[in-house]
Amino acid sequence: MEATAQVLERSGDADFTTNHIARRAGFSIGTLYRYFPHKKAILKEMVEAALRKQDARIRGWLAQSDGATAEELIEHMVQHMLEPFLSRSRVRKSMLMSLMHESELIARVNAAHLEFIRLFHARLAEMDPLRFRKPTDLTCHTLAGALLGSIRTSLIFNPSYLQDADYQKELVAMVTHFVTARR
Amino acid sequence: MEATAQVLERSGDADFTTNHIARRAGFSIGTLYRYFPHKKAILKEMVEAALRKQDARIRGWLAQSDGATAEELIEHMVQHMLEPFLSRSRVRKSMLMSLMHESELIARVNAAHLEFIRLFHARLAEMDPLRFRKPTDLTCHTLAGALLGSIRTSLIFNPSYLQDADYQKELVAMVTHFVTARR
Amino acid sequence: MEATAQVLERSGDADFTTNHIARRAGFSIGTLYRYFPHKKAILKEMVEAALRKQDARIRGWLAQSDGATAEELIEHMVQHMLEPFLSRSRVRKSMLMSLMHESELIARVNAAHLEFIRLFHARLAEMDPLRFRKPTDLTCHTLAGALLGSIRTSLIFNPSYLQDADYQKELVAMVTHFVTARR
Amino acid sequence: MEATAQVLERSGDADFTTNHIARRAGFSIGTLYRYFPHKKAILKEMVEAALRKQDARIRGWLAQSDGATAEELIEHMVQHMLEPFLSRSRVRKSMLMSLMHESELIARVNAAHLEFIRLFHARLAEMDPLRFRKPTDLTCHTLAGALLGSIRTSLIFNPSYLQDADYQKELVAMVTHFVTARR
DNA sequence: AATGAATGAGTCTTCATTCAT
DNA sequence: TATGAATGAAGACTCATTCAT
Repeated sequence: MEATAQVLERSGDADFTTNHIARRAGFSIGTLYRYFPHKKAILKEMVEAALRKQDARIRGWLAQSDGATAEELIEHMVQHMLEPFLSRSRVRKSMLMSLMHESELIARVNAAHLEFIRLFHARLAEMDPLRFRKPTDLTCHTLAGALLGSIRTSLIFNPSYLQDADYQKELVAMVTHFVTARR
Repeated sequence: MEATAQVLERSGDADFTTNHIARRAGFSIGTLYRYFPHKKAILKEMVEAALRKQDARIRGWLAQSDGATAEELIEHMVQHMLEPFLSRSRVRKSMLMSLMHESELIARVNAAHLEFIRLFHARLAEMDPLRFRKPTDLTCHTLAGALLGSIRTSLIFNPSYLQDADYQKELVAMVTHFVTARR
Repeated sequence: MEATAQVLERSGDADFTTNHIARRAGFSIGTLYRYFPHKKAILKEMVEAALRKQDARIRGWLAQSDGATAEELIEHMVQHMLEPFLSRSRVRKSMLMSLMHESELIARVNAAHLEFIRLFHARLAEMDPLRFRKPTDLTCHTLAGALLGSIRTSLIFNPSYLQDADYQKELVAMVTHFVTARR
Repeated sequence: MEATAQVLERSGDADFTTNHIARRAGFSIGTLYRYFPHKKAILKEMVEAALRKQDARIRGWLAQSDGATAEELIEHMVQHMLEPFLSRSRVRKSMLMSLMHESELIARVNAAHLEFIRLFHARLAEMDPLRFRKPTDLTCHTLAGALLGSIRTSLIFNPSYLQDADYQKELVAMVTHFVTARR
């Protein structure tokens, strides 16, 4: 896993071949296949690991955030969506690109993100039904697409933005706009 | 060009091979290489054609929209960003996926979209500097990422949304939020 | 086809690999795949070609053998079963061995041989129902297995037998015994 | 040995890999290689064991069959040739197929069978030189090929025949025909 | 003596690209 | 100018065999 990350980090998705991964990781191609049945499984495992981690963090925070204000909640939502991309951004970028071949995986990731958004949105709506609108498929889908879309674009073209406080404020404002009830 | 579109439309990313394209176009692979030096050049030409068209349309509208209100302007901005994806969505989806391998192309597309957004945003700021904020790199980048990101996600997972009035309203509201001056 | 035969003739079934076949045949691996979709298809085509040829010869002879005696008929049956193995016996031997991996092909060949035997046996039974017994599945199967089994064994261990008049007489006697009515 | 048989029985030729065999046998691949220098050696040992068993049985019977009639002798010859295929026919079939790659082994088996046939034939010729002809290389080779060929074909395509009394009668008749002196 | 992780040569197959006709 | 047969580098994956522990 770590080795694959390094391969993606160094060579990008162009050299994301089984032989390269193995060689760069310092073991043989045969060994790689002791641990992963397919090339796809390598990518899948990286994706699943990242999602598991993110999922744990998000649910963990939600569980112990009873006193949090809506503002804090939203800030954390953005924080949690950004977080996987803050470190190792080259790896994330390559994963993103490699993902495009595997529609199942890309769907998997999308579904996970959608679910994260849904959780947050529902939580806000519960907190203050007057201030926040009820989450719908359309709302969540649009928000998820916009939030992750912007993050993705930053990852690829302006990775430095991801750490930028102003950028994060823009995202927070956008999310706030999305979840706020229309008058 | 048309043949390539048909190949992408029918077989998707999978059969996007030079031989397939040539055969579908009714000429030989050799002839294909008289007109395009690379496979990549085919994709690039499709992308450029689409961007040229979109560019012409956007500049055309901007040029003759002197009397338009800000609301109309924003609605048109969303309309113009959506438009290339409304027809032949399978082709667009496949192009999107094929694009991911060609970072130059993806950068080209992104730059074009960024420029479109910048044009619109500048126009709005000119119209009513109090109501709309001044476009900055950060602003435009974030908006472009969010808008196109949501559209891309819809294209892939909910193509029907693209035609949905409520979805379009969400986008318009989002863009409005983005361009509006913070108090 | 001819090239494949040569590969089998020279290297035996050990080097029956796509790369070897192509290289030995003097063209590239890519060219090989222009003509055959699978490795298996190469073998299949060789087998089918051989069976087609044998089938044509057998049916041809049967069609114009109205005046023939039973003895002549039997001699010809043996002749026709032997004939594919008389020339290029190394190729035949390698084909036989390569065949073992492809149970479909081996079944195909067996079925064809069974059918040849059935045709002959039926013809004899028609000619002289008293002297010859009626062909049954069991009879034909046993005869086919014995006749081809002996030929195969000779091909592998005593190819010179195949041309030997005494050997052929043994086969003729065996076949005669099989088709003759039990008293 | 037993494990190998089980692997062949369950998975057939396809999973006949050293790792599979070792795992099924309950020890490690390394241990397997302590006992067998090659994969081929495993197959060879299975073959040799089967031949030893058959050899013992045949010589045993011959040694204590002084009072037997020619008919009994022939029947037993057929019985003894059939016997290894009556149980575990899937194993035998797989062995047969795996054997095809190892010309040495296949030659070994053939030689053994030839020798069995020679023994029997010689015994008959001794018993009644007028009724039975003298065994020659040609005779024995042809008979061995025919007998085993038919059995092999049955094993692969009609395993039920192997137990069928009529089928066995056919074989007995065939053998009788072969050994009987030509008038 | 037993283990099993590691090895890597070798297999089939794809597809962008070239070039003689 | 058009053709399409030919090319071959490169990729995913298998499995007999080795060797440090």
